[in-house]
Amino acid sequence: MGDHTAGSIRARVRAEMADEIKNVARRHLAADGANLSLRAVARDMGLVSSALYRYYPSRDDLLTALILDAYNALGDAAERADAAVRDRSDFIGRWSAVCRAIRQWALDTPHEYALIYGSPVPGYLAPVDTIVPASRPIRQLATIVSEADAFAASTADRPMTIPAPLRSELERAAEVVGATVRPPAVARTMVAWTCLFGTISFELFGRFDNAIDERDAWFELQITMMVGFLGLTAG
Amino acid sequence: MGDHTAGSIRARVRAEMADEIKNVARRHLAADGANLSLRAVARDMGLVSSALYRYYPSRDDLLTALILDAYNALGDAAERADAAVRDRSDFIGRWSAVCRAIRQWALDTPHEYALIYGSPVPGYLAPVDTIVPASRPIRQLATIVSEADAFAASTADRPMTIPAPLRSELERAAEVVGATVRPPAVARTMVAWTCLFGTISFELFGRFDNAIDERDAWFELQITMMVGFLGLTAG
DNA sequence: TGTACATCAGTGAACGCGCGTTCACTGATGTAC
DNA sequence: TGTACATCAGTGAACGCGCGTTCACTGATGTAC
Repeated sequence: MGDHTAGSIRARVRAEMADEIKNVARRHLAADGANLSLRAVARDMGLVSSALYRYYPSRDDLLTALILDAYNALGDAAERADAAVRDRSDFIGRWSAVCRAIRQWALDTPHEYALIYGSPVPGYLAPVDTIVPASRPIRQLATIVSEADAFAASTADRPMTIPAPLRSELERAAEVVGATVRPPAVARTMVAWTCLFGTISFELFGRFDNAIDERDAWFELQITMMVGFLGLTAG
Repeated sequence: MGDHTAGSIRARVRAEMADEIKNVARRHLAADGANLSLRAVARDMGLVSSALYRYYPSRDDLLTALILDAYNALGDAAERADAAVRDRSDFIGRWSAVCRAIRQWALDTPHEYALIYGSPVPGYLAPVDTIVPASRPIRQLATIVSEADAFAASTADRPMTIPAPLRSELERAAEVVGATVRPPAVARTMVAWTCLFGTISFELFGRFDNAIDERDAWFELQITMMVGFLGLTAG
């Protein structure tokens, strides 16, 4: 290769190495939860532990990289699922697709899910640049409800008694997420969101064990109930 | 004291010591999450670490004791809250009281909540005798819906399309929990339960930070929405 | 094209720390005669 | 009531392990003239 690409070769190898470290670290998350050990990762890669410091200045930085990746992977999955629904006014279909995609991502990569939605890692403080990626799933859900309301294809916005301070917080939250929707619809969307992540956590963390084996059927039923709760229509 | 109580004095001191160990361990949970360190607990008590082995055969046994206590404390809180409602046919009041009690317990002892409802502790397997205590809150909620249905004070039982295998699982779940309620009501109760713990987890694990500061008002609103979802009445 | 130099990935030893668990022991407290 | 013995809480040292991070280093790869 020519001189002008020489630097970028080194840079590419470096980037691949940084990625590979994350991949191995992800496998370790699966085994040990969030007690991620740099030394174990290095061992698995046939490296000496101090070599990792060429790529990540500390364990927390590696954790942050994994958390960011996880948020973005989940956000991508949610957005892709919505975008794949041809009929944009099929709000039930869009809502369901996003819910299924989020659950599927969680089932496929349970330890990354636990990393971002499980109990906080003791001593670890999430940096500010996780805030935006972290909001992508709720943003996607809110968008759907917002569009449904604009099409009068939802009853989520029907009046509700909400104390003034909370009402204005809900209004602000809708703005932040870019949804044009009034407080009652924000409230219902948040309940549905809570419910979605509640049920996924329960499923993953074993709370349905010895009770519900029909996990897929249960999830579909729950979607149906939430769609009813939001009053979405299929357009 | 007389001879006949001598043995029981030793036994009592022993029991108090075992309790004190749990208390100190609970304080440590607050600082380090589920990474509970026996040595740190012993240090805090002015003991040598091996002394703890007089009381708990291993770290996992101590964890189990803490988990059992947490489940039972939460179960007690839920049952007490329900029992304190004078008008037994005020099903909205009873449901709300139980929800509030559960949340309050979680806010008061967030690390015990995380211990039982957070991500599973890696390498720790909950023994079977946690199953019954763990089911006490949902049991209490199911009882209320069940009684409300018996009084025709709920619409949770209105028909719903449920695939046969899931339907029979829901029937069995209701039996296990001692509730006499048909699958649609079981399904709605489970959704409300999911939602309750979902929102508490979100609140505790920081998912509402920079979005909802009016936590109490939000929780009350959520109760109202869930009561509507279950179609409970105030009798 | 060939040589001198700079960059930088990876090494290996070390620091200082913490952990769960075991084991032979000391010494106080309770028990039996 | 007084003595001999058993119980058992707590000690202290040790085993063997793992961890994150630092630092001076080697040696290969790329860069500049």
